[in-house]
Parts: sequence; C-alpha cells; structure tokens
Amino acid sequence: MLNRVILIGRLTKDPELRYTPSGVAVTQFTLAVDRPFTAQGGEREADFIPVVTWRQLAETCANYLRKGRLTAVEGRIQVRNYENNEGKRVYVTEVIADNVRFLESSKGDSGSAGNSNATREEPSYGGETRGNQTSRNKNNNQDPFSDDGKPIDISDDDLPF
Amino acid sequence: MLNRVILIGRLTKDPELRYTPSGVAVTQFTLAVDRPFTAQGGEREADFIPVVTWRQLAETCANYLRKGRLTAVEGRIQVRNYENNEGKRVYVTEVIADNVRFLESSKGDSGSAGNSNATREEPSYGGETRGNQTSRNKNNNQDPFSDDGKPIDISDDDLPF
Amino acid sequence: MLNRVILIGRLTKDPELRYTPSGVAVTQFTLAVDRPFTAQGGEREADFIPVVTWRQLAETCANYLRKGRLTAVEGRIQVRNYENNEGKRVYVTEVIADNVRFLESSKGDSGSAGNSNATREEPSYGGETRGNQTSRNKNNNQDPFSDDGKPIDISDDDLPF
Amino acid sequence: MLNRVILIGRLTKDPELRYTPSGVAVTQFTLAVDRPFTAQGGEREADFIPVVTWRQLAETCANYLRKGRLTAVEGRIQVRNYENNEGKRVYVTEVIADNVRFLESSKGDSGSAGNSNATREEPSYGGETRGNQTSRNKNNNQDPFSDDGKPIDISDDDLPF
DNA sequence: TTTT
DNA sequence: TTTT
Repeated sequence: MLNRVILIGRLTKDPELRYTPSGVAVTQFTLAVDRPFTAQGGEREADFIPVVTWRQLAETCANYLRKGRLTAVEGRIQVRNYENNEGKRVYVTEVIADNVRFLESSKGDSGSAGNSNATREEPSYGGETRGNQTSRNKNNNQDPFSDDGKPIDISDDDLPF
Repeated sequence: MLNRVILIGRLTKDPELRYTPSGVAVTQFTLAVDRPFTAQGGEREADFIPVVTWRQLAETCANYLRKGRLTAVEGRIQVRNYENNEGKRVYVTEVIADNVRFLESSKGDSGSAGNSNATREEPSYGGETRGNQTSRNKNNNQDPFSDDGKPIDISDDDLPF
Repeated sequence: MLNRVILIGRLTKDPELRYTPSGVAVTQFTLAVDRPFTAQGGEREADFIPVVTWRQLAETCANYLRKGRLTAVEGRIQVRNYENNEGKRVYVTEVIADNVRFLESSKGDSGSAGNSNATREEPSYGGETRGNQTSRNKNNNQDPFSDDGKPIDISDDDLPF
Repeated sequence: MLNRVILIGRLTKDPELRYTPSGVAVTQFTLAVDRPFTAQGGEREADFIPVVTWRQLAETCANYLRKGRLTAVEGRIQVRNYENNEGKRVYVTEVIADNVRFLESSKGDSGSAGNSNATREEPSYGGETRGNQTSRNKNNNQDPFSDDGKPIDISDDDLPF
C-alpha cells in the first residue's frame, strides 16, 4: 500500500551504469548510512544499502555521483528473489530510487553543493511494462546485480515502472 | 546519517515473539506491501518485507497484530550479515521498527480501528548495549531469525539500541 | 532540496472538489492526525492538517473519501502566502499530496479496505506551468481555500506541477 | 496516527535559542527548501518552513547551525493556534524536529561534513507534561515565536513531549 | 514460505 | 567487498 524510504549516506564506490538489452539505463550503487552513535564512544557502525535507479535518473547518477559523496535518496524497498546456482532461493533487498539529491559537489569543481538537479523520474505506467514485470517474478531467476563476473544480464523485465 | 522507512501493508502470518537470553522481547513479522498497480490490469504484486521490533513494542505487536491485519510501520533499514553453514556470508535486510500503528481492529472485537496504542519505543542509549552491539558485528555469525528449526538463538548483542 | 511528508489520519469533513478556470480539478480536505498519547491518560490531542490534491488524484479523492475515513497521505509541505483584506500577509501551510491511500472502505460498501487505487499523480514538468507558478507567487494575493464565503477563486497559477 | 516529515534545506538565518520559564531550551529556525525545478528554466522557488527543536537538541542546533547551512530535519507537523490581538484565531504550522543532521561543516572549520552528532531527542512521556500540554491548547493564546518584538513568552506548556 |  |  505504501512504501517509502529516505536515506542520507555516502557512496561506498563509484556508481555502476549498465543497460538492459532494449537500451534502458540502470545505475546501481551502495550507500553507507552511519547509525546514530553513542556518547560513550564505541566504534562507528553503518548499514550498507544497495540503491538502484532507472532511465534518466540512472544517467544523471552515473554522471555526477562518485565514491564518498554525501547523497540523499528517496524511493521504495524492493525485495527480489531468484534461484542461485545450487537451486536455492536467494532474496535481494534494494532501494529503488525515484529521487536523488547530490549533497556534495565534486571536490575541485565549480558546482555549488545542494543544487544538483537529479530530476524525479517520470513513471510511465504503461501496460506492457507491467506485463513484463509480472512475468519477471515468475521466470527470471538471475540476479542482474550480482557481480559474479558473468556477462551483463539485466532484463527489460526488471524495469520497475 | 539518516535512515527512515514508512510502510503500510498486511501481515503474512501471525507475529513471532521470542526473548533474548537476558529476557528482552523481540517480535518479528513480515509485511506484504502491494505495489501500485496498473490500470491495464496485470496481476497484483507485492514486496514481502521483514520487520523486527524490540522490548515493549515487541510485546504490544505480539499481543495485537495478527495475520492479514493492515498495519503501518515506521523504522529504519538494517542490513545484518552472518556466515552460514557453508561458510558463506549471507546478508539479511530488515526494517527495525520504532513505531507501529494498528490500522485494523480485531474483526469481532470491541476495539475501534486506528486507536491502538503501540507506544513509540524508548531508546536507551546505554554504553554497554552499544559495546555489545559493536562486538556482535564481529563475532555473531548466527542469524537469530532464520527458521532452521534450531533452538532459539537471539543474542542480547542483537539489541539495536 | 527534499521535502517529504507522510500522514495517517481521519478526514474532519467530506472533501471539497473545485475546478480552476481552465478546468483542472483540485480537492481539499483536512486530516485529523492524533498525536501519540500518554499511558497516564490525559485528553486526546490531534493536529489538523490541510491537504490539497490536484487533477486525477483530486477526482479520485472527491469520489472515495468521506468524513471520518482513515486515510494515508504522501506529499510535500507547501507554504503559500497572500495579502488579506487588511493588507496583512497571511501564511498558509498545506500538504500537497501526490499519493493517497484509502485505509477504510465505505461503511456499508462491498469494497475491501486498503485496495483503493488512488493513482500516483503524473507530474508534468511543463515550462508554462512553472512560468505561471512563478508569477503566481507575485501576483496572486487571494487564498483559494479560505472559507470566507467569497466566490471560488482558484487560479490555474496555483497548479503545483 | 502517523505524522512524519523529512526536509533538506538551508537555514534562512542563524537559529534562535530561548528558554522557557522553567529553563527548557527551545531553538527555532526556518529552512528554505527548494522545490524541484524545471529544465526549461524559470525562477527558483522555495518553501520556507519553520522548525522547532527542544531540550538537548535545541542546544546542539543553536551551537552548530548557522545561516545558509545545508541541513536535514526529521520530525512531525504541528499546528498550533492562538488568538491574536484583534481576537482572531491564527494558525501556526511548524515542524517539531526530533532529529537534525548537519550536512555542512562550518566553512573555515576543522569538522568534517556529515559527522555532526545532533542526538535524537529523548522523549519523556511524563504525565504532567502532557497535562500541561493539553491545557496549553485551551489557555495559551500567545505565539512564542511571533517576532512582534515583545518580551519572550515561551511557556513550559509548549513542551511537545 | 507469503497478505487483502 | 564497503563511506567520511
């Protein structure tokens, strides 16, 4: 019914841009989100949360985000599952972002912080897209973002909109 | 830095209440959160998102939540990881809730919907707790919520606050 | 940069549907959002928060929402200001909703709770719209939602998208 | 039932720290939150949203926030109302923050961005407080944050927790 | 392994 | 496998 996530954290690496067979851009990165820490000290802890963006927003993220940059992300939690090589069901939880804010400009850059214009995605609630998406959950047992070194395998069925 | 999740969905099962060795209550349940669906039809899809509550809120959830009930949850995403039997690192993503709203009263009950008083958790930012928590991430390679049928194994180190 | 609000509450009255001169639908209602209350008792308190929806979502809300219904709203805070009859600047704070969830079906109705399909708005980031919107903040000194009993006065300049 | 707001914006001025008669700290500031803007250009627009913090968080905000700083705020919408000098009821909408993140360090400072430790407020759900709060809504017809240049007038009844 |  |  309602599924909303807002995160502020830092990229653990540069973002990775890929394309589906039909040419739709997908960018993936991981945000390190520090947990609130204690006055008494103790080591810093963080959650490492995978984020996925699609289409125009994916291109913008690939262009402007870099490892270490402070970034705000708005989106929803998606839980995918697929069968791995040993026939075991694996669950993958990601944040599908529809809004990304660049809170730090590039270090030696002219751009001023906080003014980045990662545009909110324009969802197209097209019928075929949803048809595909439905079928994906039944047929698609490959994880498009696993880095097992295999050929890129992002299906158009993974399109979230 | 900031990590906020808000979900509205239905319990896929009755919640499960357990206790850590030191007697702290932990309740776990899964929310089925329907994705916005298309006008053109197509099957309904949902994300199945695991939720964890602690202490007083855990007791309240165990008492009042039941399979199928519409429920709102506020919390943060936590990514735990542990080593499984085959020595492989497994990642578990859960929503640690600090606020739960019961949007449906029990069917044949007197209680009126929306008035449930799941109290917001009182976080105790105690030093030892955090010390334990830190050590957990290094030592604790068991998943307290895996349902492998083994004896309950929730460590006090899993306390999130 | 980022402006996100999520509310769950009950309508204080039936929603009011109006149209701008150019025929764009606008629906306004107020949500009573109970504050978390104390175990020790004390009277119940609530915040009464005005909500505005536009276009298709406005029509859906006008059709399905009624006084007293439990409702979830997602949107952003907007602060408008206008000059009143005495030449004093008045500030109006509203939540502009882009997602509304009907958590209760109509009492004697067949519809099942939580399945209402208030569709997420399709924002059109058109240039003229924004041009108008900019000019609105300078010229438009009438509150379209004030209930001073005067003729309806919703300008197309009030369009938020 | 549920009332959650997350904002990222910049302070329009330095924050203002005051104390209630009984010595509780209250800090108020306004966030300028840019609306998402159009590719076609057009002037920049923003919402100016008043934020209130209490107790320890108020002190921290007063110490570390300054005009222009990029800041993230988590909290809830509160609508107060009071009778003004002309006997007219005035509504004031503010965000009561329970979490503030400093996204920019002081310009010439040693502190690194994003590591500020604005601690999450420790709500004390005391009975008297709520009793007072209830009575406030009936009796207190002064706006503690109006800048009419009059003597500071923050009642302990304004405590939100 | 999933809810209405 | 992790960021400052």
